[in-house]
Amino acid sequence: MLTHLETLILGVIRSAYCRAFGDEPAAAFLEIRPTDRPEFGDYTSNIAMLAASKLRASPRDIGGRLHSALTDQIETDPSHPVARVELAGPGFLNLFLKPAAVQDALKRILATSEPFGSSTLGEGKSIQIEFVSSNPTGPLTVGHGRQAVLGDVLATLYGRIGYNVQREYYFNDEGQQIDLLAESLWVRYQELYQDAHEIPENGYQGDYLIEVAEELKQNLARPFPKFDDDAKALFRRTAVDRMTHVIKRDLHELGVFFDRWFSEADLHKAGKIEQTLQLLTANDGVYEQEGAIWLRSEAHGGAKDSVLIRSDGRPTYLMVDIAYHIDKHERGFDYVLDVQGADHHAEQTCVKAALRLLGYPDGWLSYAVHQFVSLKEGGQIQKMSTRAGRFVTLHDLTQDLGKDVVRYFMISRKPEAHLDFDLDLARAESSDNPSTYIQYAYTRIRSIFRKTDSSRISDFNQADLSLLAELEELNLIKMLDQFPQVVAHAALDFAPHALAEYGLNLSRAFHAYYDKHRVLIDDTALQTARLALLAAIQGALGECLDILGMDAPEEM
RNA sequence: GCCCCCGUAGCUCAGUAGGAUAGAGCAACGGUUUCCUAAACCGUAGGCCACAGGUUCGAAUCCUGUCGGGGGUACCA
Repeated sequence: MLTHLETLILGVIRSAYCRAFGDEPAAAFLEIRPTDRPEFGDYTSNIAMLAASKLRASPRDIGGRLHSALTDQIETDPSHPVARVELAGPGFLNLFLKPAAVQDALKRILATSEPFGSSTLGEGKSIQIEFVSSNPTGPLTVGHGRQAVLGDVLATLYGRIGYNVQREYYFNDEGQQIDLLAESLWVRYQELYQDAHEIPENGYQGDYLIEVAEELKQNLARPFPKFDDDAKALFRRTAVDRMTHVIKRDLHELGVFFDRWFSEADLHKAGKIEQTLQLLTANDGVYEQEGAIWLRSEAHGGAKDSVLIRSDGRPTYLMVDIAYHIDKHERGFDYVLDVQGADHHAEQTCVKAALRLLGYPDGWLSYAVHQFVSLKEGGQIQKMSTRAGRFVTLHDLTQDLGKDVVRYFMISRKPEAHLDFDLDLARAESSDNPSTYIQYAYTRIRSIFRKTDSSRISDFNQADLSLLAELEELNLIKMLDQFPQVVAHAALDFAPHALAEYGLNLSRAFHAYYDKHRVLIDDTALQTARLALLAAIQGALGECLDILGMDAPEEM
């Protein structure tokens, strides 16, 4: 997605190319980028290098001809957006924009009624985003927290670029893991009656079940000497209800909500497993070996063939997962995005292989994969294990640091990199960390508007933006020009950290501007122009914070 | 063994179809407030972009290999 200024500059380059060579440039030649040095102008084009082999000329020669063609155009057209162009280095064309061209970009931003940064790239297509999907066997950990924030921010981002988004949580509320959970809870319960039993192998050791047991004791007030069918049903239901409740609370505290909670048990009840197996069989996707049924995964680009139906007749997780995705497809989503941890890699390739052999289009299902979170405290990395009861809960982390800090830390690194969450730093620097920094920039703007006569802020379309001639002002506008592109990139490339980065950079630029130039001044026209700029910055920062799920405080 | 991700300043990390002299934050050091919130700003210092080759006008970025970290390679979920 091109920004307004990029579109403008590319038009200029194309026009100069046509003039110089009497031919349209290849689309691949049309590439520009903002410069990182003022002496290189505002935007730079490398078209001379890219076109060298096709035109059979040296980049410097091509650049020279483009330079003179463009210079002609600039001199004959007083309204040309480019002030001047320089040929530099191996053949770069460095373009210096007229302030009016930059100011015009701000004018367009102020004139849009849509939330700033939004676009219609998605064309109203539907996308389902599934994330967290932790089974209700214990509280969420910090690892789940990263996925929760990642999925939630991606979902919001897709909404901003014009998709219809549904957030879904998939959970398993019956089966072997739940039986183990029920039995573990029963053991804890009996302990309250001095009736000692061992927590089953692979059971759940965490202390959190003791609390549940204590609650249960108050309601039931009698021991269950045997873990028989009645006890099993009771403890299973209690444990699942209680854990689901806890998970929803943990997510709620973090500001994460779902449109649908999808029960795996429903898939079984509806006969989806059998239907899916028939479908795969009919498409020659499975074979039998050693009494089990296997998926022909490798032949369709997946990891090595895996068991779908065990020799005892029970379906594997993969089998159910495939059925789940077929169900998603039947529900009519145009796209489906699963947010998952890196440990599911093999599984993902197998699901994709299954869908491929059923003839699903390749782009229908995407995975956003993230690496794990380590907590660092006192210089020590903590290894976590839910079953062994060694973990820091998301709940404790959120209570400790607050929603905004947790969300910012979780989202500020690219998903495919490991995240070292330094607890000491997050606490010690809490008054000075990036999330606060962005919020404070927003707050400063709000503060200025509170002090402003409201009649002056009613219509910025009347502001004389040509008064915004300071270097810092033009740079801020150029940054604002990029905002919709950043939002699109963050969504489509599964890179929400880019938005966090952008918010930080824009805040930095604003703070520096604030420090150097006053907004509330005697010069009414200039003040109005600056307020218009601030309104646009506030729009971008407010949207940044909103998408990241952070508060945009009026005061701090 | 094979597959996926990562390796950039002391620490945590950005670096956008390969672009000109590699950037932030934190930590360190030194400055800034009669003025819109100093939760801020300005400056100094800090680097063989893990290593070795290759591709080309040009590589942190692409390819190959090596080393290091994480994950996967279950009739677990």
